[in-house]
Formats: sequence, structure tokens, C-alpha cells
Amino acid sequence: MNELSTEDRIKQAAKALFQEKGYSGTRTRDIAERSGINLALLNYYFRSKQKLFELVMLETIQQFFGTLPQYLNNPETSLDEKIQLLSRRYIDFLKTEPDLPLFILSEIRHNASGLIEKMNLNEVVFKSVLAKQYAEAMGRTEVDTKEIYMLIINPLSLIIFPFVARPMVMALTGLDQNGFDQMMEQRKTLIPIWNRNMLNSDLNTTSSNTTI
Amino acid sequence: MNELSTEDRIKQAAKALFQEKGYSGTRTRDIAERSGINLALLNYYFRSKQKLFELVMLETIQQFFGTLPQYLNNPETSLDEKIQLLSRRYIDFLKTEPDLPLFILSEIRHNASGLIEKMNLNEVVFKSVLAKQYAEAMGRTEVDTKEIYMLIINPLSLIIFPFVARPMVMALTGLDQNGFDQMMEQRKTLIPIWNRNMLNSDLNTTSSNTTI
DNA sequence: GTCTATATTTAGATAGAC
DNA sequence: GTCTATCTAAATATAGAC
Repeated sequence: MNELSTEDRIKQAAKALFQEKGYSGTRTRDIAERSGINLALLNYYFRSKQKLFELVMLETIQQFFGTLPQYLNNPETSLDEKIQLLSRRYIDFLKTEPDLPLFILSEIRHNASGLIEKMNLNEVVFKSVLAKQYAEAMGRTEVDTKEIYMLIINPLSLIIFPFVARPMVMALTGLDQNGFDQMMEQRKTLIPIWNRNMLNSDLNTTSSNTTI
Repeated sequence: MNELSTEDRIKQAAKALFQEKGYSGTRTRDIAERSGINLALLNYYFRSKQKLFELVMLETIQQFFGTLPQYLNNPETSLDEKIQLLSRRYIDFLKTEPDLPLFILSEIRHNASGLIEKMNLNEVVFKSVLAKQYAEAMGRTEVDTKEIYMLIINPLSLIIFPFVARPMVMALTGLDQNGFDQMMEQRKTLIPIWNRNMLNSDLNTTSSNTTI
């Protein structure tokens, strides 16, 4: 069945524990125990806790951001379809890995600063097909960079934040794990709709009168 | 000038370091050093690192959530004004304490689970004036609880997430600290507008055709 | 490659003088 | 209340046998 090499078993156990307890909260002994191997082997393969962590972290970041460019750069899909796809795929993914965002965000701050810079997401976003399509939709060739931030930060906020704040959201709403998942399922279709409306409302700087 | 008692100096230093490095990443020696006192005194006043942490954490949670009820329950303000006020005040607050949300979210998960439950935010939200005003606006006496979640989770997502993901957002956008603050300043007025439109779009379940 | 045993370092907590 | 010195425990890392 699970014919993983020793090296991979250690990496897998490390990934789980680092995510659960963070870098400093994780003991190498626990990683060894969960891998079903001895502590000495961990150092044999990875030299140190720090090195092991960096490896795991790099893979995790790539797992998280690796798919982003392909969503943003598909010339076959419209601007709106891109947001739909982004919502669906990221929510599906995060339902299987709900602790990933909080892990990445807090460990980047504490133990892996610099990793994000190296990926230069900046270019990835601004040179994307998404950015071009936005400019076209607005009827301009050049678009204020600030508008592009919103275009990407707002959907990501609405997708990721509930996972980051899951314990808080569950306490706030009284939902159990199942109810939480259902809520996120609904958001797959709601977020793109909201996003369209947010973009439209930015067009009419006249902040518009509404029913509520 | 800064005539704090020794006890308060320790607490203040602890707060700063716990926020910066998390519970397990913080050494009591560092807290002592930053307080300008000796390690032994820390234990004299607070008995243990754990006890000191719990105290600091409790105060931090109250600082963060303590103001929420007064925003949600003011009978003088409309639904929309409540969201406006919430956005303005929380963004102002978070500009002075940008690391607070990530700290709370990650430490609650690791070292302070149960603290949130004790505050039963659930009741605070559902019995709020805000919830009543929402029901009225919808022309109903009873409203599906799911709608209330959205009413509160969405603005909070849009307000808090950029702070939680600040390193990522700054890398993504290329903004410096100053530019980031300006972006958040703009969001004070944008978020309430977006929120109005999100609520309206939920009314027409016909997901509506729009310009983009 | 894998283990047991051990060295080394680090960090929390306390004893006891002042 | 505050300090120096020290104890104790925990956790990382390595030596050396198999």
C-alpha cells in the first residue's frame, strides 16, 4: 500500500506536525515517532530541524501558490470565469487542507521570511492575462495598479479568511465542521457574484443608493 | 514619563514578544531582558511562562473583541452605518496593531483553545441590534442564521485579512508599509459600499447580468 | 540505513543573599 | 522586590555499533 521511502515518511510526518504546532512547537522526537523511525535518522537525512523545515515549507508554498498562475493566465476563460474557477478550486483544495493558510502566514512571519519575495508574485499578477482582461473591460490600456490589487486581494480574502479564522468563525456562528464545509460550498458560487458587484460598484464612484 | 510598575513592564514586554514570535518561539529570558529586569522576577510575579501567557492572551482577546458589541448594538445607527463604523474603527485600530489578528488566530489554535468559546460570540451576534435591523430590512421577523453569518463574516474578512496576510499582500502588490496603510485607508469607505452590494445581490437570487 | 546511547545546548524554574 | 547563581528538564544533534 503505502510504500513511501523513509525519507518521504519523515517529510510527510514533519509536514503534518509543523502545520499543527508550528516550527518551535514541534519536537524532532515527535516527527521521528510519527514516522515510525528513530530520531537519529532524521538528522541523517536532513541534517537539522531547520533544514527539514525549510524543505517542507518550500514544498508547501509551492503547493499553495503553484496553481495560481495557471488560473490567472488561461486565455480561454473570461475574467469572470477566472474568478469562478479560482473560487471553486481553492475552496475544494482548502477543504482538504484547511490549516494550510494559517500555517503559511504565521510561519512566513516567524521562520521563513524571504521565501515569498523569491517567488515574485508581483510580476505573476501584473503580467497576467487576468490583468490584461481587466484593462480591456475597463476600456483602457493602462490600469492603475491599485485596482489590480483589489481584483485579486478581495476574492482571496473572501476565500481564505474563513479558513484562517475557522475556530473563530465556528464559535461565532455555532457551526460544526460539517456546517462550516457547507458554508464554504455555498461561497463557491457567491464569491464570484459578489466580486462582479464589487467591481461594478467601483465603476460608479457615485457610491449609489441601494435598498438596504 | 513611562512610570510603569515592574509588573506592567514585564507584561508589556511579554505582549510584544509573544505577538512577534508566538508562545513557543518566545523565551522567558528575552522577556526579562526587554523588561529591563531579571529572569527570576518574571517567575516571582507570574509564577510561570504559561500563566503569564494566559494573562496576556486574555487581555489581548478582550482588547480585540471587547468593542464589537457596542458597534453591533447601538440603536442610534442604521445597519449600513454600523458597517461603516466597524470598518473605520477596526482599520484604525489595526493600523496601530497590525500583528494582532494573526497572533490571536494562530495562538488560539495552538495554545489557547477554549478562550474563544468562553466569550460566546454566538449570542453576541445573533441577539444584536444589527441582526434585528437586518431582519427588518428583509421584511421578515425571523431570518435564516446563515444570512447573519455572511453579514458579519464578509466585512470582517475584507477588513482583517489584508493585515493577517500583510507580508503576502505586500509581496503581491509591491507596496511598502506606507502604501499598504494608504490602501487600508481607502478600504474604510470601499468595504461598506461593497457590503451593501453584496447584500443586494443576495436578494436577487437571479445572479444578474453585469457589465464585466 | 538504522539503531542505542550519549553529548551538547537551551530554556524554564528555584534557592538564597541582599 | 530584586538580584546572582544554580538546578532541572527538555530538546537538538552526534558517535559509534550493527
